[in-house]
Amino acid sequence: MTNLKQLAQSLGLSITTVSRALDGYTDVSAATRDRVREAAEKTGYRPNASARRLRKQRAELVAVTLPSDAGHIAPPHFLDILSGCAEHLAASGLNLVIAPVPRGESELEICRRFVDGRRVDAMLLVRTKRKDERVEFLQSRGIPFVTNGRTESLVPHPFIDGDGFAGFRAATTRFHAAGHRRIGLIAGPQDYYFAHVRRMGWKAAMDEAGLETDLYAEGVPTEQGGYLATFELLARSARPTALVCTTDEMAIGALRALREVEAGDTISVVGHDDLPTGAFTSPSLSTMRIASRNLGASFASLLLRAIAGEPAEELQELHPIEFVDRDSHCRPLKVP
Amino acid sequence: MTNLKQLAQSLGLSITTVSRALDGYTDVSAATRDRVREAAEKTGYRPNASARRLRKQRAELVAVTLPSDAGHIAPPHFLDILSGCAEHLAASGLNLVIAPVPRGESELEICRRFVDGRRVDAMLLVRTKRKDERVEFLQSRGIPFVTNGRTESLVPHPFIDGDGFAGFRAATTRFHAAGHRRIGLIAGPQDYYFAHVRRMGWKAAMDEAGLETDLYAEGVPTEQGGYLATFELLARSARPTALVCTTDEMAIGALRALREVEAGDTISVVGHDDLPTGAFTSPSLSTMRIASRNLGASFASLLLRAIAGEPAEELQELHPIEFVDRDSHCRPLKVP
DNA sequence: TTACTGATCCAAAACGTTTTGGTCGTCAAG
DNA sequence: CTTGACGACCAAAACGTTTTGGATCAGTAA
Repeated sequence: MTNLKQLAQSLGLSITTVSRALDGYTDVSAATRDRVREAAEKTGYRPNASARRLRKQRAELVAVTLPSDAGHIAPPHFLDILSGCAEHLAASGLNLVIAPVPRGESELEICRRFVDGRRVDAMLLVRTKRKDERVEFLQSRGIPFVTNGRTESLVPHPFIDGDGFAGFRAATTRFHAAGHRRIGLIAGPQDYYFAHVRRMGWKAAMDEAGLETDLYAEGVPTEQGGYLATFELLARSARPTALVCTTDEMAIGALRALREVEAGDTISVVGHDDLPTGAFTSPSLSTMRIASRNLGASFASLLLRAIAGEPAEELQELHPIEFVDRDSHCRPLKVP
Repeated sequence: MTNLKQLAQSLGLSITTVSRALDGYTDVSAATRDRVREAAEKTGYRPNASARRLRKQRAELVAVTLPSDAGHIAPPHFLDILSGCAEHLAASGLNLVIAPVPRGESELEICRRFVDGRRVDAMLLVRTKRKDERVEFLQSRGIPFVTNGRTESLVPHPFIDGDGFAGFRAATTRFHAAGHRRIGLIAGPQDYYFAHVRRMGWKAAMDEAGLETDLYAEGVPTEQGGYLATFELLARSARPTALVCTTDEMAIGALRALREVEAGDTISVVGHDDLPTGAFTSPSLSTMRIASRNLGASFASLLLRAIAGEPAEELQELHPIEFVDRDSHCRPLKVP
């Protein structure tokens, strides 16, 4: 309602002085500063955001593009991450806008709209692909951005990722140590970096153990995808005795499939993500997760540092993966 | 990069004409219009969002406040709704910003920050309480808003809600018709409108059937809350034979609890929300849901109409609830 | 010729900040 | 008394649009 002009007029001061008083500059006397601040408080003055943004040439906004292709829009815990990120950005005066991709449009067009209209100061990209055109575009434009997940881009960019390779290798090795020899992988689409790198982790462990890597099935990263992929593996002549699943959702689909076949309850399962629901499935789902609390805050921090101009090399976080052991990973290994 | 001034200069036209040509006014000739548009296309001109917002006195933004109190931040399918909403808002040039509530701050302060800084044209409120201070504030300020869920506010406001009363009454009546006499309610916190109204639906059906309404337990609306509340009911002298649960997450917690007690598998369960995971639990979860596809688009539409100034009375949508029958609602009713 | 119309175009104002580049005293040092 | 420094304040520019209120000119009617 009130603007700087009115506030200044009511105080008998210039706009300049009022503005600088509120911003705490030293060239206004303590007395006037307090008087101005009190008046601002009383009238509930808030600077007009659009005006400040125009003047300061900053949008005070960060956009996150939401994929809407396969299955659910994003893992269920994703909103929590976004929320944490938005909360920390807000502390620096930035707001987070969500940018879903309308059908018929590409994620690239969205990026372009936000970047070229100078609507954002930075972008957050999720569900990166191994070769990601959004990354290339933003790099060419020189817009700060952070990705959730790595890419195979030759020029480095800021990212946060879990060490899926190490996680899946360890999970597979663990199954091997427990006596399993036929360890299957329920994989996600291989053009996604996370799905690919987790597969590579599984493959490395299998190679090291001298085991065949033929127990492999791919599906969309949803319950349904895991369900179907599991049936695919169960149809093989030599069934798996353990399943490593790329996501918890796929693992929940796998558990469902295993309940529907004979002796399915003898097959071990492990997922990835630690969805809250996993603790309440039957059997409760053993899984793994990024060993980092408040990932959202990390994203916010990296975004702010990227905006501040820190080089990409210093803005890369690869977090270790930790196991969450429940029941599904150690089901009775029946010897035939 | 390019702005109107540069574009105008390169064309030998005034800023005014270029601006009006791009906006399709009739007072620029077709020839210049095309010439301008072509040049704009070629240089990739996009109007500076901040400048337009300042001039037009519209923020071109809508904020949604994200609660972060009990359990998860919001139901897992919530991001899909937001995404749909954002997508349709974007078609009208509006972006959706998410506004989580930092600890130590109230949702009211968030609203105030966005509204008084003229950062948004409208707000979207979720998880309404029966008496909701955010609603009162926005009404007093005259800012357009839409709520997800009703309130007990005396002055009408735009909302979208499911008819939880009818849904829970029908679900309870259905259990009664199937022979159940001890039908329990796993309830959510009663200061939330949705939790309260669902309870009232259950109570109405119980009253109509002449049954006692003592099989009632309350908890936070999460798996854990449902899990604990179920044990509370199981400890009663007369156990329930059926459980109506306020949310699917609570129902999933209930199923888990039932698996852990003797004859727990004889107790029927129904939830609400139709979470994707419900189809993959054991037993698969019978539930109900708002019989409306693309709720997000409805929110967007109502927001736009609220901004356009339509009266609140015309912006209220109460959607019917439909059942999603799977396995958990018709478990063997063993007669003692 | 004069007055009016319609088709094009444009200069300048406005939106509400922040920042630049001052001014005007007062006071201490020279 | 002069000079310089400093404290306190302010006018005006700038950010990039959109919109207001014309201006200019050709053609047409009187």
